[in-house]
Amino acid sequence: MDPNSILLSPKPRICSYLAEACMEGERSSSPTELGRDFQFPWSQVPSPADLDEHIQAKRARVETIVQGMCLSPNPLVPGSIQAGDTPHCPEMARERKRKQSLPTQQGLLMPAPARDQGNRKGGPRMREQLHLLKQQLRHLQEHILQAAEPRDTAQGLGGCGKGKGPLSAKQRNGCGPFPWASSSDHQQGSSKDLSGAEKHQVSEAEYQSEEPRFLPSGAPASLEILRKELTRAVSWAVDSVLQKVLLDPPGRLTQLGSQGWVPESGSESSPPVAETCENPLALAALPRRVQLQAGVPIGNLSLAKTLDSPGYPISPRMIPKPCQGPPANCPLTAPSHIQEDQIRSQLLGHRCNNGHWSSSPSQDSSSQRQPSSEPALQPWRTTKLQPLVLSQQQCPLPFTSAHLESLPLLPSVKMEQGGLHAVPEALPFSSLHTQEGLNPGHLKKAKLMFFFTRYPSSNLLKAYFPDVQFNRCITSQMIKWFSNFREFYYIQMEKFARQAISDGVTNPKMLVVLRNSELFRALNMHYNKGNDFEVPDCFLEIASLTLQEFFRAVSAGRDSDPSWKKPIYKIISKLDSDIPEIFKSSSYPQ
DNA sequence: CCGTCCCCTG
DNA sequence: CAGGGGACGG
Repeated sequence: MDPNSILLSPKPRICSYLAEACMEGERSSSPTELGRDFQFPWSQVPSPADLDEHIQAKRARVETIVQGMCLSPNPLVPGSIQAGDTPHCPEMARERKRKQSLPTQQGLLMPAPARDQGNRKGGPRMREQLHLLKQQLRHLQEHILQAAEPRDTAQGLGGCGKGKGPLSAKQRNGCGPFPWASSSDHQQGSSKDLSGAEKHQVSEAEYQSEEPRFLPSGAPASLEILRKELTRAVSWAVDSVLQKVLLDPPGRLTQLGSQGWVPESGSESSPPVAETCENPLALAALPRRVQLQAGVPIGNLSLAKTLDSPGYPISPRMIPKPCQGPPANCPLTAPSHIQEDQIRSQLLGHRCNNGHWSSSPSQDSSSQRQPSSEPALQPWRTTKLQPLVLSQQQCPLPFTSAHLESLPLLPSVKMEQGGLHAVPEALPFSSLHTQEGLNPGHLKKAKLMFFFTRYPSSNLLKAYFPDVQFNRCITSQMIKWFSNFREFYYIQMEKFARQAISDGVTNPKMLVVLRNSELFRALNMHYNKGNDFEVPDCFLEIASLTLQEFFRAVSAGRDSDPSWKKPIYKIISKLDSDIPEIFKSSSYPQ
């Protein structure tokens, strides 16, 4: 198989993952960074002349890194697996009564079954990809080791080959409850991840090692960080290949087709349908699959122009190149510049589509179709205010500048922006890419995710917060967030349902949450304060249904039962939607 | 008994 | 939004 075919895969396949990669590339490719004469370790076999003094210092560290990487049974972040790695967590006191069964799995951010499944699906093709990847890895290691010392080469290669297995699970998607639901659009074209991520990661390692004077020589903490960076780069590479191979369109479609899922689940082939909205009451009876896909707006507009907007500066150099100057037999040889541009334009063209900021026909029509299809519908508590949504025609940047400022930078961003000066100082004190705690950005993201899922599982959260190093404390904190979100949500629902009753409404079908309604405003204010995210239609549908359920329960006097809300919770809990793939980016919604 | 969720409180 | 107590299902 020609590996290049992946890179050159037909345009429609390139979407969110490439968008992610693009954003990664942007983050990692600040002009200052790329302005340096950086080269990949494998891009040039070091000549003896290169091995001068400053390399000597570097070589020792790199060697240690590679050794550590190869010898470590779990290449993941060191110390990430210990159950008690959050001593400051207040919940630990309560934790003592719980069984310590989870920690062993903490390192694997992906359920084992999913990986197994992937292996089966991949077949020979995946194996080949893995093989090629190993080759690439070997080249990298060889060059590093050549620059350092040749003695541990054999050992290192063996160890590293095994180590990447578990790692690959981390970044991969497919954890969702309906992995087959995503259109091929969402699954393809991650090839850029490879180069982008590697460039990104490796360059960091390079810079770190180029500033040895700030590092205590041989400081274990620093070396751990460096090792982690290298490991991550490798894992990203593996992930990219796995993703491409596992989600191979023909194979997948065939398989799905035999299961009969294609027509309903393919968001690409079947645009969001409005029918499910016409009778909100019918939602509960519909299969979850159908409702959700129907509700999730899939932007189809090509808004490529937004890509050139100032907020996302993209220079040709910033586009991740699959393997820059690799050995001749590198399996992922860089495409020509033409191909690169092609990919880039595709990337850009899709950038808006999954963010829900773009103008979407289904959404524009949704707020109007309901009244027309059922004139009796009463947008509950409509106010004179126009919908709070931004003027969608302009396809604004995902977040306003004000919002960008308010969001704390994720660690990885901090590191890159900090450049050479900040990095050495920060190294010993913080883990840089896996967040130990949750920051306001995570909270913001969680709130947006609430529009799609009210009852996320811990596995789902892990899949959508790849930059968070989950432990029981973090997990329960995030679960608690959603519990709080629900609390507010249900309180609002009950409030407005009672208000409707007192206003004389008798038909629950008249209660529909529209974008210009008071209820929507309240919800939007809570979960989407900056109003920089376009609330998906599916959420409005769920909200309408919830409102109606509360209305009926109160109308029927069921609220005298102390647990009268429980049945409602049960219904709503089954209506979680699939979260857009873009949310899996650790940098999202930045 | 454990984990989860709800509810109340600050 | 976090803490903590209580109820509930497996």
